[in-house]
Amino acid sequence: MPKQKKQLSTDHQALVDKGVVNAPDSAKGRLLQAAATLFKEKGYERTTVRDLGKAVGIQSGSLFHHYPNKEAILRAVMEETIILNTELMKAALAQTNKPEDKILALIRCELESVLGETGAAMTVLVYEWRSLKEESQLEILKLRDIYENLWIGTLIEAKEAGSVVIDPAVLRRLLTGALSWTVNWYRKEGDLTVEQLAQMALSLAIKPN
Amino acid sequence: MPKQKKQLSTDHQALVDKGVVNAPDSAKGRLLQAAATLFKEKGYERTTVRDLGKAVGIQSGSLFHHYPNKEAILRAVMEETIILNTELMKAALAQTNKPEDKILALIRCELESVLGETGAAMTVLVYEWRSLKEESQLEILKLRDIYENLWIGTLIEAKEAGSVVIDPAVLRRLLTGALSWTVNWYRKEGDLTVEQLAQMALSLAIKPN
Amino acid sequence: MPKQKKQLSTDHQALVDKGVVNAPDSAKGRLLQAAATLFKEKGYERTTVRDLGKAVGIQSGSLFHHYPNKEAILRAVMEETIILNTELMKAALAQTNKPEDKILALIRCELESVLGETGAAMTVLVYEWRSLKEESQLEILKLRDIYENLWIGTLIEAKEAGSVVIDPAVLRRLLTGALSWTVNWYRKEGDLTVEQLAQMALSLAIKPN
Amino acid sequence: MPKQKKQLSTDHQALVDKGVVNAPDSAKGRLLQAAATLFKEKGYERTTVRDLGKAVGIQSGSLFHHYPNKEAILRAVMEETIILNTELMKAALAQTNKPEDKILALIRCELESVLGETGAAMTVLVYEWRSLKEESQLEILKLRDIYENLWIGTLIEAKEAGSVVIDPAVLRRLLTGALSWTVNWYRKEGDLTVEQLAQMALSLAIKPN
DNA sequence: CATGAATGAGCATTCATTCAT
DNA sequence: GATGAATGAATGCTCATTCAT
Repeated sequence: MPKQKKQLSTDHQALVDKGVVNAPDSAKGRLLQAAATLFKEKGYERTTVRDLGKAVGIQSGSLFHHYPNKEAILRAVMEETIILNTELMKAALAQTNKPEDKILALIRCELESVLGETGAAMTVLVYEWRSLKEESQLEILKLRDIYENLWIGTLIEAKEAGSVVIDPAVLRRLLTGALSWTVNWYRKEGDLTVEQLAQMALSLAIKPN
Repeated sequence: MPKQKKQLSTDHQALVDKGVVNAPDSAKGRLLQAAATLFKEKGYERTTVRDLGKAVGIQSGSLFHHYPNKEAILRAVMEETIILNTELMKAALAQTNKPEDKILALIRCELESVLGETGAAMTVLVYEWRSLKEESQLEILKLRDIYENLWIGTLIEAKEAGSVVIDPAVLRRLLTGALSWTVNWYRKEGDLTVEQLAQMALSLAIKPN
Repeated sequence: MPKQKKQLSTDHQALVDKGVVNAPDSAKGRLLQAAATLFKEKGYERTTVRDLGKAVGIQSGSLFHHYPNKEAILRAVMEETIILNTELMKAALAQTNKPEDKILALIRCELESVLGETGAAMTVLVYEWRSLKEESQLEILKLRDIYENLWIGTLIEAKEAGSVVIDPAVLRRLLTGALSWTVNWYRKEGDLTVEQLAQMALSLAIKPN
Repeated sequence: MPKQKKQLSTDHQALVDKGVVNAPDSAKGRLLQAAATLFKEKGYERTTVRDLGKAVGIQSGSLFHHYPNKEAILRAVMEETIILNTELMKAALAQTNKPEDKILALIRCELESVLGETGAAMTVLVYEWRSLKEESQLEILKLRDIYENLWIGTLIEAKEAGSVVIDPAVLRRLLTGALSWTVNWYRKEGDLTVEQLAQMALSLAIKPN
């Protein structure tokens, strides 16, 4: 398959090259994409391994050559999306300077991750948490912490600069809820652009100077 | 049973008396409470009717004397909590006048519903939506609309009064996410009181005059 | 309930008076009638005690004040209908003399029992035999033998008189099948009267002199 | 498996080769045979899928790899037996000429189907009709019509030839009952051969010339 | 006698997982 | 790697029967 259907972002391609995440057009990559979509739509429990097999064109039994069990597929979906979005966020932060710009970049990134390509996987991350066994939860939590530290660091900077007034930890949590919930109501076809939405979210988070 | 274990709020008791919701110490009421807790902790799919039976001290088969099937239990959990919280919110609104006070009252109510007694049921309402069959979803949606109209009406008032600057519909949705997400991080035992949290949420929502 | 909806035949009333069968308008009688109808329509296994209760306007639990278990109801349906039809047949035989007339009387009686008032019960007798426990089967078999002896005796007479040519035992069995099967195709509303049908059946059974 | 346990008739084997019916020694074939036997002995409702599984040496859950549900097994039992017996009857008719011989051939075939290898399945066809859902009933009815038309056509011929005197439709129905009922009393071990029985049945049906 | 809540064993069906081919 | 038949434990639900009221 020499031709790629869709051009990956430079950062995404770099992660594929490093072997950190699966190429979206590889067998595993397509499985994870299909799993994310099905898990989002029907829920993890209601999605059968037969559903997963059918979605990628193999028998359900063959899935177990790629992943040892169904839960491992859920975990991989979550891991890959956190890793990818952490990297995308790092790249976005690297191109900004002022605290307010940084916060806007983070909001944009998070909205993009929730409402764009990785949206299904991000939704799964939020809604199917309980379906992971504890051990897997701890593993994901480590990755989540790296991601969250990018946020917290930025908000603390902004607090020191005076553009954030409330406790950064609380603010981050309120924003987490506000932004992740968009998956339940935001429609790309509507009047509101993601950029406008990002600006609105920013206006809640900071006190204009 | 002349003594009640726990004193219900006046509004709650009134709903029980009207037969709108089940008394929390009745057989059905205890079932719904247990169901909410289990559904929140393990998820609807992973909660078996045997789990439910055990939680209220009856055989699983006996559940079907009270509800025709498992989904009906989920639906009842959702319906009762919406109805109850709508009434509590109406009562709270009735005691305020200024738009800002009204918004604070709504935030308080919603936080209380998410973090207090009905917290488990509210979480179920958010996380188990997909497990309802479409027919039930429509039924709950009607109740949800009544609830949401209390919010939207108040935010529109506030916009006209100048204390809200962004589109009320978008603001409500951002707040919905921010407030419902608190269930995932807020701990009553911590330093932050619900009242403080409500104030912080209010500070995001409105522009101080 | 001083007025009877339907006048019973003299023979039927006599059996009621003797306490051999239940009066059709008594509580037990109505239950048996309803049971026969339901067992015929849905089958014994698919008929629940709740169905039976609803059909006579009581709770399913109350049935067990009248009969010790569901199977006893089935057995009573069968017993009463055999006893009743045996008596009706005896009465019919008593009014005939010639072997051919006797056979016609028996055919008429059997068709009437299958296609008339007791039709549901007779069908149950044929189709739900396996649902009886062995002990009950033996009990019914005794009653069945009395009934069958009326037939066999008459056919032997006819054989001796020359109007029947094949073995009476085999003939009776072929007739049993032919007549009981009518429940599956004969319609009172159609062109064929029961009397015509009886004549046709007779024409198969005997060799005209 | 180069050796067959039992030699199939040429006609039966031809149907297996065409894929119309399952080979009796295939997995599905053995299941259907076992199902017919159990359904006949205990009734469809009283036969559990565990019974069926045990009878063919697999777990009950594995049945659902072959048939989507229990009712489909019942339906397959009925369908296969009608198809098979229709073909056997066609073959028998093809070897006869005179109306009386044809009727005897039909009677022989039907007795053989009821009392021979497919006897259990034929009994199920008669006794478990109500356990099919309406849709399946209609499907079987189509097959039944093909079978019945062989009978009716032959009886009409015979009526025209003068050897049948009563209405062919009524005669067929009386014969259906008489012949299918044999399953309830005829024993191969007894004195009466199937051939003798067939001759007796023929003597009822026709008026000797 | 009647009620109706509760029982508890049993049912058909589902489904992640295994494994011989 | 892939297949697909088989497993076996678990699931939601049914239902005849019991029994305190």
